[in-house]
Amino acid sequence: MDGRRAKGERRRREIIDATLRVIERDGVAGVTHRVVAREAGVPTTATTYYFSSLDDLLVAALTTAAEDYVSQVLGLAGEALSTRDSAAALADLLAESAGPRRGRTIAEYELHLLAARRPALRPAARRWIEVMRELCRELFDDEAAFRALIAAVDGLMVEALVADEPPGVEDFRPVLEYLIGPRTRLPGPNPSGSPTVE
Amino acid sequence: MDGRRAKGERRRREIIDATLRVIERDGVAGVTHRVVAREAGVPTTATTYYFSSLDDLLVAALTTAAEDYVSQVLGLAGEALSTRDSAAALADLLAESAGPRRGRTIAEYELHLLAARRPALRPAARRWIEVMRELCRELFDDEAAFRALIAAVDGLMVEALVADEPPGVEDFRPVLEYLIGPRTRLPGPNPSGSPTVE
DNA sequence: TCACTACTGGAACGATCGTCCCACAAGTTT
DNA sequence: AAACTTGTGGGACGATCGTTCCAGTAGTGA
Repeated sequence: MDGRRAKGERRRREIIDATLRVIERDGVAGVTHRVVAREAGVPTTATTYYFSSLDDLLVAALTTAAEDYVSQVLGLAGEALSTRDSAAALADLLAESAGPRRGRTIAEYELHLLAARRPALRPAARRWIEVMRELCRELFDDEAAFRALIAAVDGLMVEALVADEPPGVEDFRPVLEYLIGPRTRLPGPNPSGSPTVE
Repeated sequence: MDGRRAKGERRRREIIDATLRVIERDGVAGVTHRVVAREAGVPTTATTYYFSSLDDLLVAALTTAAEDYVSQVLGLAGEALSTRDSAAALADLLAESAGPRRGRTIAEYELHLLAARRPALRPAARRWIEVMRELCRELFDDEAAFRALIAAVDGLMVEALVADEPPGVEDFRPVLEYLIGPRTRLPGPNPSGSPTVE
């Protein structure tokens, strides 16, 4: 075990965390070596030492953010989705993302858009969609049904971020109930391809 | 009629168009006075003459882009939606946005995210949602139903932009048919809040 | 014709950028 | 202890940034 490497890994992680705070505050555009270094309390050269280029730093930071979010959703929402009403749990998650965690949410969607331009970020960007699929798959018998739900969740968030006032649970819930249905599990085969209730 | 003003307005519009091309190519981060001026074929000071700051230029460019898109959607899609199968028409629109118009679509979603940080952009960002509402409202009797559709359209686009290969019409169509129903107009009152067919 | 306004475009300012260089400290291995 | 690897951090390079200044051109109204 090398004490130097351990300390290095710690510092590397601190730089990534600082980068995420900068993105939350100023957006991806605000990420520079100097700003990140100041935020992390390390000399400017530390960021270039651990990340060969600014692009590498961005990829690392946003990949980490995606992983953090995924594990959080898996922990919290996964539990909530299985024990509570699904639509209500999802509405809570959305309201939380649009309200208290708004800055972080904006940062995460900037990841999505950055991934559209930089292939290196795409696996990380897609991963949260896959996680949502895992979370929601068992709620649906129909492929189109949960693709619609997942897409709608993203769309509702994008919509919420440009609202003057962050929407609340009550704004999300009707749409989610419409997509999921008031009951946790939807009935079986549905030849028409449309959701039904009861 | 002042020939100078007319020429000025023309040049102003050329600068905006050049800005949009730069955004398509390099993203919002790539927009600088010098780059835009070079793209437009005007001296650097022209961009500062017509737009007091770089921020003003961004607001003007992205507002214009939103308006252009809105009028295009109103013209093309409005016609298609009324004369053809709605789901198919929307699927075409999405495939077009994710494929040939991919760069422009990315630019438009960067507008959305920028609007999350800058209130000046929010009206322009919200306008396209309102237009979609106008386009889709008559297809639905239920508020939640078309809110779900509009959100899903956004979500499908965000998802499509991080895919390695642009999805085609056949990828979008099942989801849209699920949300709209195979027929253009849905049946009347629907107490359960879920869409039904026939 | 002449003051006036709208527009043009070159030059330059200070600031900040990404990145490199290199001397040095700290920790590990032999 | 000596030789090494790994991490540290100050300083500086050239480039580019947003923005300002200002002399000059062209079109307009009196």
